Amino acid sequence: MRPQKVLDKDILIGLTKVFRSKGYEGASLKELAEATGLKKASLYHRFPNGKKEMAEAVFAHVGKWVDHNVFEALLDERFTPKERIKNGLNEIRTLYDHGNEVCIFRALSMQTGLELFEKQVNSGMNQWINVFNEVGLALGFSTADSQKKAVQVLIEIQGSLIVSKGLGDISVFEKTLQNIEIKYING
Amino acid sequence: MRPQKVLDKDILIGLTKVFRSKGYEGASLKELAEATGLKKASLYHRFPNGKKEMAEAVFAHVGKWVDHNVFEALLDERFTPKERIKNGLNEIRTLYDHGNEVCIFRALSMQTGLELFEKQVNSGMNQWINVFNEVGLALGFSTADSQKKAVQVLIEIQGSLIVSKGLGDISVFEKTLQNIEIKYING
DNA sequence: GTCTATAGCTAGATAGAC
DNA sequence: GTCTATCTAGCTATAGAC
Repeated sequence: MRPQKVLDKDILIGLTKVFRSKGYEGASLKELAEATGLKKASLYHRFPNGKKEMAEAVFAHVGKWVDHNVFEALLDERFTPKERIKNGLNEIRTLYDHGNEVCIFRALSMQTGLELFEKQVNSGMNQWINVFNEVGLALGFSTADSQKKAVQVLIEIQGSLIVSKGLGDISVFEKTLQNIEIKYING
Repeated sequence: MRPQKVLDKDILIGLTKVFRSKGYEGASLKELAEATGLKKASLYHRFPNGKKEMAEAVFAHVGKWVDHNVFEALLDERFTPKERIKNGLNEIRTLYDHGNEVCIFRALSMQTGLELFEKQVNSGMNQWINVFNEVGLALGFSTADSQKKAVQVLIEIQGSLIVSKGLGDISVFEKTLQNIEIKYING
C-alpha cells in the first residue's frame, strides 16, 4: 500500500470548493483534479464511479458537518433553547461564510436531473425543519406555530442567500439571521 | 427573404423551457435546437453569437414579461394599492406556475461565470424591490419599513420557490404569497 | 497510489449546398 | 432561412507504466 499523496479530507475540501462555485455540470474533471492536487486518473482511483461519486461524497461530507455543528448546537440540552438558537445560527453563519457562499446542496442538485440528489435535498430539508421545530416546541410554541416558523426559517435562509448574492450585499443575509433570532427569542 | 419556419416568439418559448430546466451549462445546443424545432445551424443563423445570445434573448423576453405583467399590475394607478398587491401577486403565481417553475434568472445566472447575467440579475432584483417599495409607500408605510418589506418579499419568493421544489410541495409557495398579501394589506 | 497518454465521445460552432 | 456535413476543443473515463 503506497501512501496517499492527499488526505481524503483535503480532497473533499477541494471538490466542495469547485462544485460550490461551478455546480455539477459546470465543474470539469480538470478543475476538480487541480483543486485537489491530484491528477485526473488519481481522482478516479479514489472515486471509481467518477464525478457522480465525487459529488455524492461532498454531499455526505457537508451533511455530516451540518449534523455535527448546526443540528448539534440546536439540540444541545446543556443550553437553554434561546442559547441554542443563538449558537445554531452562528454555525449557519459559518456554513455560508456570512452570506458569501451559496448552498452546496442547491448548487449540486439544481438541474442535474440526478434523482439521488433530489432525495437527499428532500430529506435534508426535512431535517432542518424538524430540528428547528424541536427548538420551537422547547420554547413553548404551539405545534402548528413551531412547524410554520421552522419552514419559514428555511425559506428565509435560502432566500436571503440568493438575494445577498444577487444584490452583492451580504448584510441581507446577516439581517435575516438576526430577524430569525428575534422571532425565536421574543416569541 | 425566405420565410421563417419558426416564429421568434416560439423559439424563445422553446429556449426558455430548456434553460429553465437544465441551466446554462446543462442546456446543450442539441436540446435547444430540438426544443425550438430548428436545426443547430439554423439556430446559429438566428443567434449568431450562439448559446450566450440565446440566453440573453431569454433574459430579455422574460424581463419584458415581468415588466408588462407583474410590475404594471403593481403600479397600475387605476387600482387601489391593496388591489395592486393582489393583482401583482397573481401575476407572480403565473410567472412561477404556482411554484412549479424555478426562477429563470437564477437558473441562468448561477455558476455560469458570465458577468452580463450577474449585472442583469442585480438590476432585476433592484427593480423588484423598487416596485414593491413604491406600493408600500402608497399604502402609507414609512420609508424604512417599506424598503425592508420590499426586500423581504424578494427573499420569501425566492426562498419559497426553493423550499417548494426541495420538499416537492408547492403549497409552501402559495402560503408564502398569501403571507405577503396579508403583510401588505393588514399593515 | 499516482502518473502520462489516450480512447471515445459530445460539446459549441462553421462551411457551404439548396 | 434552413439544412447536412464537418471542424476543433473540451469533456468523462480508461489503460497501463512505475
